Amino acid sequence: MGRIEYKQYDRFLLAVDCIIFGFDGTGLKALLIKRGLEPEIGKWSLMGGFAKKEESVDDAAARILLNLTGLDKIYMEQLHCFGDVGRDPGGRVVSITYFALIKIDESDGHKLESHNAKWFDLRKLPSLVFDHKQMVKLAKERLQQKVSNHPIGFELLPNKFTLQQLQALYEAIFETSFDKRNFTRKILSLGILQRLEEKEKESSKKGAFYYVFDKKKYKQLESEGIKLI
Amino acid sequence: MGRIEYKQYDRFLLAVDCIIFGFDGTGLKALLIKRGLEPEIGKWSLMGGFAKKEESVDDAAARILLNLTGLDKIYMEQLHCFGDVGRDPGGRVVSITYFALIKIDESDGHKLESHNAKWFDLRKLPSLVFDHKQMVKLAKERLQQKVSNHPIGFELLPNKFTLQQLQALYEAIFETSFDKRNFTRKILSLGILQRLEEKEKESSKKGAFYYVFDKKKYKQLESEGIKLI
DNA sequence: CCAAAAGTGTTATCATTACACCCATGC
DNA sequence: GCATGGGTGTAATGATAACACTTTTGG
Repeated sequence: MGRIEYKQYDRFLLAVDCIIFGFDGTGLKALLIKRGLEPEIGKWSLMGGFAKKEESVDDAAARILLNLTGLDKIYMEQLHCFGDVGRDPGGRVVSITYFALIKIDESDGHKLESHNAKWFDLRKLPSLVFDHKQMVKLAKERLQQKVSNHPIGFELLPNKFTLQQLQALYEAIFETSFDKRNFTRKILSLGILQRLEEKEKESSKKGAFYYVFDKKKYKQLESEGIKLI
Repeated sequence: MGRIEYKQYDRFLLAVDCIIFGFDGTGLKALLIKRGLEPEIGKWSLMGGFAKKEESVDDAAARILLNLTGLDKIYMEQLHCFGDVGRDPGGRVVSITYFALIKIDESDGHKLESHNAKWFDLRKLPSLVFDHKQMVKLAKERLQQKVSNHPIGFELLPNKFTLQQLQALYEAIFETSFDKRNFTRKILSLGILQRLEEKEKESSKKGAFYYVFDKKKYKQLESEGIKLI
């Protein structure tokens, strides 16, 4: 076997760090934990862990995410490999980052508590360990870029949502505001939303229709790509 | 030091593989080498190597690229981390891929020969080792996406070029054809091209003006992003 | 009856596409 | 003088952006 050929080369620790986004109706949020090991124990950090030899890096990311949130089959995408020499003072660790989109209310509160996890508004992040701030920044840019071309924003919303919630989400992601009429028209013209009879009546007297999205058309657009913003 | 904390975790070999794009006036090309070590020795492969402990992953990529092409300060961007368990039969190797854009005529012919490197048209690739075909595919998609929003295509052209060469490049990247008038208008409207007095007279009797690009405006657009295609 | 959010159309501007002829030159 | 690629403009269409009033209903 050729296995012997590789003996001479350096070996690295491989961390997987996850930027987990959520949306609570007001701002775009990231899920952070209190780091549980040295160095920098007790500081705020992205959820992460070390990859294991017998699993793929993608599987490691899924495992870490499941471990923290109790969620399986969530939207996740590899972001970037951070490989500077001194990035982790605890050792020569190369980190592969993933970003994930989850519905805040579906995550497992007990699991979150047991990791001392907390949602932070992206505009008010605490200071983070190592190069994690840079990771979050890159993830946010990538999210904006991705959302412009793919209808993945829905991954952050409850299954049924109002147009105003959807617009608030997009406004939070892009940190801007959109004209309600233009936004509604464009979104509806994609043909992936289905209006329910049911109305959300908490935030207004008139009530706003709930929408769900049509999974078939959604899948199609997700692969084809769209011009959304 | 916390270094001790990490002792228990698995360590990985880290490969860096480079998808090197070039353009020769006809088709988009990728630079491949004959693999020089087992397993799969003698098969076509991306240029790669193992990262070293005392260098960053980015530096490793730059080193590998310099080693093959003799070129420094070329356009390079991290692409993706390939981390499946069985991707390299020779061992548990995680590969970080980079894609690079070079001007074919500036690379060092002797270095290329000593690695048995050869340019292949992307539409006629030979079979490749491991998951390298997938890497090239992803790189091409990323290149298309990037070129749509950033004027990096110039990295593939000689310093001075004609509008027809530029159009041919874009047509090769997107595997389509554009209307000459519309293409010219859009490109010139970006304001990053400067026309020289000199003409290229080989491919026509009338001769076509050479253009160079304005580095200042280019840098500005590169960071801002543009709508190009 | 009124406050508060929901819902809905039109116009102007801009960007994109489609399309065809004259120009300059070397042979 | 003719064959070859170089260079240029306009009109139609579609997309985006700007803008304000009426509807509903709980209190």
